[in-house]
Amino acid sequence: METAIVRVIQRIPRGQVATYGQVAAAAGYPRHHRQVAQVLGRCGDALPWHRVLGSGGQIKTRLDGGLEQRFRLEMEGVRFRGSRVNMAEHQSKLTVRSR
DNA sequence: CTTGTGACGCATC
DNA sequence: AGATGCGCCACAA
Repeated sequence: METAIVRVIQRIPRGQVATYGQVAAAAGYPRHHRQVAQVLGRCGDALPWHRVLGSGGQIKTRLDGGLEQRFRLEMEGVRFRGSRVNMAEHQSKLTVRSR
């Protein structure tokens, strides 16, 4: 399961973002948004963690890289609207494909 | 089995 | 916008 979630995150195209709920659903586990958070915390260092946002496109990462995530996204072309991301523009529609 | 934890989500205050 | 409470699910101890 952790693997499935990881794969989904790795599938997020550059310049696009996905929410925890979407990642979990795309991985095949709706309502497991929290596991996504745990996974990121465990091996986020090996993933494009900056593509994962909270609901509405908010940066929930309030640890140490909160600002860094913002910079990274902007660097990829993601446009922000205040403290949020233009979901409608970069919302990556993940597909529930097992593999 | 029980408890605590986790980069959450939503409703409510 | 921020804090709080409840719900949700998996995993580690």
